[in-house]
Amino acid sequence: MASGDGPRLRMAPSPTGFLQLGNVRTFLFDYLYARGHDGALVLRIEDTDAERSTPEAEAYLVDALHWLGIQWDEGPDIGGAHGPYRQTERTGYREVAARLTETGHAYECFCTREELEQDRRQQQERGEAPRYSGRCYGLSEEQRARLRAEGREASIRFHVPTGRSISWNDRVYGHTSFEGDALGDFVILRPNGLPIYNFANVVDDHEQEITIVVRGQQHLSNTPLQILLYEALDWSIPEFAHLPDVLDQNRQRLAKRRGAKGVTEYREEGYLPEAVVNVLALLGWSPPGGEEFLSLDDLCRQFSFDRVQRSNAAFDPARLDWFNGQYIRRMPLTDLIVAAAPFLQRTGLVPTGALSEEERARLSRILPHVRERVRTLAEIPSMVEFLYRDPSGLGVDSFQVKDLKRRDLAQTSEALEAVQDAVDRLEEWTPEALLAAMDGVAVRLDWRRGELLMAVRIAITGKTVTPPLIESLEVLGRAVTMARLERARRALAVVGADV
RNA sequence: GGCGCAUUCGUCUAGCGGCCUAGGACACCGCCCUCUCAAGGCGGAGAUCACGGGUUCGAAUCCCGUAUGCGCUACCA
Repeated sequence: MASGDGPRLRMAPSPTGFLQLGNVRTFLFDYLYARGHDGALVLRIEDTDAERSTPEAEAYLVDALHWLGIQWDEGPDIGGAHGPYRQTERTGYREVAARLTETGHAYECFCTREELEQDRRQQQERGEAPRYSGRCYGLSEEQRARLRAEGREASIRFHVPTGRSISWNDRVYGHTSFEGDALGDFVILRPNGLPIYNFANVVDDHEQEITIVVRGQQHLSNTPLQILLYEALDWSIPEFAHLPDVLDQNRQRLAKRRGAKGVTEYREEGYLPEAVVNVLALLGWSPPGGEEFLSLDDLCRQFSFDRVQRSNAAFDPARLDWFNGQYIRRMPLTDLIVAAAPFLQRTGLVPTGALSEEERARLSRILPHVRERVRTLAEIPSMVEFLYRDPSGLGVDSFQVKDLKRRDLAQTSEALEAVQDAVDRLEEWTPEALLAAMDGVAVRLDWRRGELLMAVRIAITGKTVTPPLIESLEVLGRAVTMARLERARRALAVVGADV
């Protein structure tokens, strides 16, 4: 996608080892716009929080984003012409701040935290808006020297010009403006030389030639500060696209501490990236044509910021479930086999490593029946378990189910024996032959087909919910079927004895 | 407190002055199909478009106010 004069967007996560859906949506929109407009996408790691920033956390991010299908043109993992791609590796904030000081846009501030805190309290008591008093603005050279001599350290504070309003045309929210007077001078550089977020962000975005800044709406009120910085530095101002929040079902912002799941958890639980992407894209955005199923390519073609909703949206897990089921049903069988394999291996049904030809063949016969009945890949193992294991704990109680309430143990045992007989004589092991045999037994014993199949279902699988029984038997094979029928009959013969 | 943003069925949304007695999807309920469970088909319930004023022949759509929710108001990001 890389190109010369297209838009440049960036994803700027902090590597916390967790990636929640709200951030994913932001990055998705970044990706969609860049892709759809022949632009470039940059991954920039905001790793200033050294505590939580680890190489593992960064690898996690890269992995999670790739899983979703989001690719970028420049980043810490692949390099690029606008590095560095980790905030901690960038130097030069100090120089930029010095430039602002020289041009009179910023000044040294010697106030201590205690002083600032006290100012704030007093302002609040007086019912005023808490903002910097301006105490250090306009300090003379001598005053500064004296404060330094006292051992005080200076942070650099940006001076907000009075009496003007700052406005911009937000790609999502439209014309937006703030009164500068309400802002108050803000710190851009700590005494230790490390930049404050708003400042670092402006420098980074400028250095990386970002042309559209996409971020959460909590940054709406940071925007005027940043615009002021761009202006003072005489840098071109990027466009801004602010996104509404993604809420949980309690209408709270998605947060890990409130139990929100990270993307990789969805992967673990058997959700497909296509479904996650589809659902997230539809959360706060809708296509002009109203389609509901959209691939990443479709989304790239159709996405635009002017169709992004301006109000917050609650993420509905049930909707993801539905979409995921749809995608499981639509994906090519060979892909489904590959996607299901890790789940089958994790539950010990299938050996790890590459699937054998035999395994592949077996799955391609049963999965068409299973895919109609699951919503996540994680539900597949229990649906096919009968192919790999004899039912455990089969006993008389196993047959005490609603669908067999008209039948006692003797009848059930008799029916199973009849089925055993009929099925044993089958020349061909086909669905047609199996069904005919079952129906023959049912008629002879005066059982309804449903009743008989339920008895056999329990005998063979130990469960009351399975893929269609006839097809299941077909895949299971004659030998195992016969063995399990015999086994079930013995379990019924000896009262109270479990197999 | 100040500033900013938002407000259509439980949820996600369509709607950009008349086509709206507000459409779709998920969830929910019922029926059909059916060897279980699903899937699928059909149908139902569900929003006086937050509220109050305007503007207009006509407003969910434009304007003002109120309420509610959310965000920011840090030497956090």
